[in-house]
Formats: sequence, structure tokens, C-alpha cells
Amino acid sequence: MARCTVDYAGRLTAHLPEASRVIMVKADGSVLVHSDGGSYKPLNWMSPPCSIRISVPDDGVAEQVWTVENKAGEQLVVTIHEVLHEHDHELGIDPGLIKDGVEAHLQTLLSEHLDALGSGWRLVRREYPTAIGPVDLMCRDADGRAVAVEIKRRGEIDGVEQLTRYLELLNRDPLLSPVRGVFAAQEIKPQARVLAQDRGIECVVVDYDALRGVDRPEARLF
Amino acid sequence: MARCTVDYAGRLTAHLPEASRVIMVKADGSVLVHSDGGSYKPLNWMSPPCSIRISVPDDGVAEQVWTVENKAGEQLVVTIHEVLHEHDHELGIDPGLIKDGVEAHLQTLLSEHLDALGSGWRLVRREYPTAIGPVDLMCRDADGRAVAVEIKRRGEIDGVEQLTRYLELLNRDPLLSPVRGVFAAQEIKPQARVLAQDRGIECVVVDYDALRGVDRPEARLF
DNA sequence: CCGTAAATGTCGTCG
DNA sequence: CGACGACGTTTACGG
Repeated sequence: MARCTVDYAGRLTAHLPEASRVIMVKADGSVLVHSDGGSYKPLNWMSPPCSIRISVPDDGVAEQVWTVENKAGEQLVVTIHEVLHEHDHELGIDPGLIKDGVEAHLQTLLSEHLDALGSGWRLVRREYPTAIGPVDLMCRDADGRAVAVEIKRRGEIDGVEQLTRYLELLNRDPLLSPVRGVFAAQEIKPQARVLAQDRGIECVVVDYDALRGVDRPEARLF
Repeated sequence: MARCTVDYAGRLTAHLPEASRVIMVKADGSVLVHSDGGSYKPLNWMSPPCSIRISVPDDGVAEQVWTVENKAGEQLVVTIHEVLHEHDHELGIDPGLIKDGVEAHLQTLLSEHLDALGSGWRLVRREYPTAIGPVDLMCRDADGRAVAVEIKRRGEIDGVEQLTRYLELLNRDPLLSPVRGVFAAQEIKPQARVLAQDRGIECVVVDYDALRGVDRPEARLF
């Protein structure tokens, strides 16, 4: 913790006037400058890998000046006027975060339970490739018609735009056309629903917990 | 700093096994759990405003259990097994970051050097208003045809979408139609280029430093 | 290493 | 409060 001023020069230029802040230096040399509020984003920072050079100015205007630089040539200069508290500790490598409930899980679950989307569907493939990116699920419905499925955790307007682009491209393929579009999400915003409807795209709200419950019926008891 | 396990339940579920980490509690109640590496993003966190409840379990498996909850009902549970270091300090409010962005400059620079886009162009106006938002630059080309220019630092697919929406609207105006579309950026992603071409939008890669150099020729000497 | 999409995105602005 | 766009986005994943 220190009274400091900070200057960044890189993708943009940014300056922090003198104030008391937390300065965190990680084992990989990355530096974070935090204020006593706001969310998790530091006021200023330098991403690893980077090197730190510490100098003591002659003129006595600062205790220390840290110059942090990364390979891209971006620079973070921390001018430390007064150290309020200092502590060093090696923490070692972290076992890392285990996540559950992200879009990838939803895609896996849906690919295993296509009946949540429609009855009699067959999976063609996940991450079906197109020139402008992969379609989450490509299926054939009970009538053998191609269906492109876009999956989101939260269904918003840009997800509908994304699916629209895929459909436009896919419908140019005479082997696929006409392709149905299905927008599947745990929650679909009204605006996204309106846009989807306008473009002939079906919306399906997916119950993640229920789908997961199909896999492990005992999980639904609680 | 503490040996801890962390569990988050909210927009998703996430778990951190026992390890030594930095736990930062800010004045607004927000909590950040950092490892000794990676970039500025914490392994786990809770955004303000939120409340912290501290309990001491009877069974002695942990020194303390912090339950952090925000208004949305998201929960972060930090189980502290051993405190390695602790320090409190009020930092006060921060005067805040002063930014000098590149992207705002790009628009200014381009409006002053339309020749970087095409020869013989005339600026109609910057931030040309439409019902769905302002077009960055509206111009007339050498043939007197209207040109809508969308400027981005990094040209990605949603920038093309944005310009497409503008063009669709502008082309309904008989005084303007037909309107050319130009997508200008320091860097244009291949996918964005494909989509732009598909929609008849021209792509122009802008050299920011060169444009700036035109303003201050002396800057190019170094 | 590059390209693309997701993110507990976060953070501003504007209606 | 919600929608929308920008971000020094960062991060993960697949070719």
C-alpha cells in the first residue's frame, strides 16, 4: 500500500494522480493497482509476462519509481511517494477454478437431450463449421429438415444476429436449404425474442437444472 | 493472505480448492480472491454492493467462514483455514483515472484527412444522426455519392453489423440513396472483412501513426 | 501462434 | 432501471 502516482503508455495513455492505493505484484511480474472500491478491475495494471525495474530518483520527489514493461513495449510507471504497508509472500501455483453452468455445459447437455428442442431430432454435429464461424448445433428435425441451433446462457439480441448470419449463409447451400433456426437459452430477453420471431427463428427456453436432472435423477430430489 | 477454499453460486457455480491466496476486501464490501499469477482478473470475486457475514464454525475445520452476498442473491463463501497475513487500511476515495484514448482521435484524424479513405471526398458531418444512432462520418465521394463511414480501432464483425443497420436506414432516404459503406479500422479481422465484402461494404485499414504523422511531421523522425 | 467466441465479462452513456 | 457499445477488454478453445 502506498501513496503513488501511476502512468500507463501503451494501447492508450492513462494517468492516476497521487493517492493512496494497493499495489499488487504477482509472481509472474504482473502489477495491479487497486483503489478502495469499484469492482475487480484495477485502476491500472500491467499484464504478464513483464519485467520490473526499480530506480530511486535523485531529486527526492519520490521514494521509488517502478518501471514495468512487457514484450509489446507497453509501459506502466508507478511513482511511489510513501510506502504505507508492505508484505511479501510466495503463494505457489493455484489449483485453479472449477466452473459449472457455462455455455459449453449447456451445449453438451442439449446435444445429449435434443428432445428438449424438438421430438425426433437427430444431431448432425456440434460446432458445425461455416465460413463465418461455427454453428453450435446442426441437427435434422423429424421431417429431415436441417436445423441450426444457437445456444446462449442468456439470450440477447446479438445472439439472434449471430444465428441470422449463420442461417443466411447456410441457406445458400442447396443441400441444406431451407434451414430452420432455433435460439436456445436459459433466459431470453424480450427484445431478442421479438427480433427472433421477426426473422422466423424459434426461441426455446432451456431449464439447465432440469436437463442436468435428466442425467442424474437423484439430483432433482433436492 | 490465507489458506482458503472459495465457493461461488450465482450466475454460475464455481469452486476453488484449498490453497494460499490473497483476499482483498474493499471499502464498498466487494471481495477479490487473487492467485499469485495470471492477469488482473481474480480467481473469484463478489461485486459491490454486497454484505459480508463472518461466522466461526463449531467443528473447527476452518478458522472463519465469510459469506458475501449481493442484492441479486449471488453468494461467495470464503472458508479460511489459516490466516497467513492480515492488514487493514483506509485508502479513501480515488481521484480516478485520466484516459487519453486512441479511438476518439481516430475519428478526428480521419475527418481531417479524408484522403486516407478516398480521393476527392468531402465531409458532410461527424456523428451524422440517424434514428438508430450516429454514423461516425458522413461524406460525399468524388462523384457526389453519399458515403457512411464506421470507424473502429479494431474492426470486428459487430462493427460491420452496426454499419449495415445504418446503411439500411440511410438507403431509405431518397435524398441520400444509394449510400456507400466504408468500414475503417486500424486492424480488420478476416471474418469481419468477409462479412463486409458480402454486404458490399468497403474495408479500409488506417495507419494511426502515419495519420498522426501527417499532423506532426516531426513526430515521424523518431 | 492465429482466429473466433464466451465472459460471474465490466464500465460508461443515454433514454 | 434497462439497452447498447466500448474495452489497454481478458480468457479459453480449436485449427
